Amino acid sequence: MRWSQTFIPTLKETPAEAEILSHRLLLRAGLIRKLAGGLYTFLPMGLRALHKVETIVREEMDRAGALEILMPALQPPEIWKASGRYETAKDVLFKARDKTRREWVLGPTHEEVVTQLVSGEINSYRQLPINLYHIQTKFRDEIRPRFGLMRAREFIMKDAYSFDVTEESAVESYQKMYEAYVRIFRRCGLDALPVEADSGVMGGNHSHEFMVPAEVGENDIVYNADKSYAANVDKAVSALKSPHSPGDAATLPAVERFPTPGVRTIEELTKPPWNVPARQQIKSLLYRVASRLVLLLLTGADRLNEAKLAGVLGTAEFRPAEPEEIRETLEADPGSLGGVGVDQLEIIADHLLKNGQGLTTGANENDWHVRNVCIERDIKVTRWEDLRTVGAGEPCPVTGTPLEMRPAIEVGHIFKLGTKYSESLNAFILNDQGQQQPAIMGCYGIGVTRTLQAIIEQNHDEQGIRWPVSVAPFTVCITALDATPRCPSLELAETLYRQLTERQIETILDDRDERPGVKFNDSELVGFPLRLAIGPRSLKRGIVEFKPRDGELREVKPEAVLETVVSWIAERQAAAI
RNA sequence: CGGAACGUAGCUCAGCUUGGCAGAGCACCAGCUUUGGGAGCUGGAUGUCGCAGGUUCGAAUCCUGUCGUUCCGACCA
Repeated sequence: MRWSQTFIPTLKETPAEAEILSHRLLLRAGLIRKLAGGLYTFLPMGLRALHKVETIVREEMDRAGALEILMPALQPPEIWKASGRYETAKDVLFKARDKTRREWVLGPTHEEVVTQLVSGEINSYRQLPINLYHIQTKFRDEIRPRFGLMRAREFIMKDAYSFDVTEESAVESYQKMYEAYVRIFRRCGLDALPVEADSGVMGGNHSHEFMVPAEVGENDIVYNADKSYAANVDKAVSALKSPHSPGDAATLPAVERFPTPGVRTIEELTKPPWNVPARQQIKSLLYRVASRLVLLLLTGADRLNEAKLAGVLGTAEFRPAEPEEIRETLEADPGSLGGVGVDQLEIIADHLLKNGQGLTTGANENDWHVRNVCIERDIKVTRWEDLRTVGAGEPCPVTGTPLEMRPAIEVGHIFKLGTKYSESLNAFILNDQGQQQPAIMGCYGIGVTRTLQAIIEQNHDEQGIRWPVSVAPFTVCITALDATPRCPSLELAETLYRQLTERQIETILDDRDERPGVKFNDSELVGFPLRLAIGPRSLKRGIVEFKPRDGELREVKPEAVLETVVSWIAERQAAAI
């Protein structure tokens, strides 16, 4: 490809709309342009890179035995009603009406469609296992699209769905996808970490997310030094144990009220004159769950993890109680709440409070707290659960070494789904006993467009993108510093361009009539892995400048360029796999 | 959906406080010059000041509404 013949609208200045680096580079390097919020056009360089990622995904899915199909984006609402997600996912569903006023759904994902397909076509255990995937545009009515391709209204996803007869075979299908994902992200030049994940509203009980550590990540992940334990913070646990042991309640001092004028926070109570450490306080949170109220207790040093709470309650339909609800129920304002003497509410307490004694908590009366609380004796705890968010530095549940926490971008997610969709959409099969049973499903997603942006987020410098060879729009950029027709520099550039192209090496020839500075800057901004610069100065010395985007400049004789490039690429590819 | 900021040339932005000719740099077009790190000179083209309404002799500027964009929270690939 000749630069003068393609379309690479690079920007010298940063577009005002882009906040994070990878988004700015996508725009500045001329890879994408925005149509509207969360909607982007891929320009030639962006599309080439996107296709590279898709190809890697496709090759690894095929290698793992998955079968590529293509399902419609436009879907009948009936299947969404059958699965129940017409209601539960209504906030993200885009809907459209045709000219007869009939309603359609723009698919945010394809469990319903694929399950319906299988229910009609697969009847016997002999036809299983099967794993069907496609790479296709998804639509989600995101409340807040942002960060370019990171969270878009329309994006490209690879989604795969496995169907098995037995639990063991379902685990095998899951494992194959796990391994395929590890290979995919490694080949994309991404440092992606598989972490244990919360399975969320999708249902199911076993899931991993593939996370790319990045400052701009929207998730927090927790892991130990050798990464033998890694989990999403919504799922993570630590080896931190309650410091208390069962005491003899009879010998402990009784609960005592004491005045705390103006104190509304855990923080204030840790200061003089009270000096109560946060761990010795009980944090009391009132939550509205459907029609009832639930009191949640944690130590004052802990943060409630709402994802864990959803698991504990079996629903994501909850919210903190309103101040009026709190006052009606506990007769005090937030900041003065406590569980002592509460017997009309369900009380769920975090494990770290187990056997707690000598604790301090709100008295359910403004400006008063109570101390000497012995939790088993003084509070009617209904259930003990894990409600807290793990903190950095706590001991790893596996190795006991300190845990680290970092933000990360979720590029892939694999679930064991179970039979939720096969039951609601009738994907029943006959097993080898001749009995009907629902297929056991798994689903496996990769945000292809998000992966592309994550690659940029992880591979850039002040000058621009540094594409890994595997996903670069072009591998080699030949920069002709003098592009006057038929001048020696351009002649040599043309020769090298022909040679490289004949060897199937993807090469772009910068033949524009631009000053050298413009060409150097553009090639670095767009980020081609290897640049060959030819100009009167190098020509006079009989060399070509060989400059890897992330390496030192070398001087190579024109006749040796082809072999040098070939072996450099081979080295890079070997290192990447 | 709640909170905040912003909307002026293709891009980045000034002008708005205190109402009075629509601006700069970059990009673009023509010519000359220049040619190893985003050149210089001369000339040129470029606007529904987001939109609608109001106040006013007069509105980019003040007021109201509305739409859009971005950021912070709840969702997720």
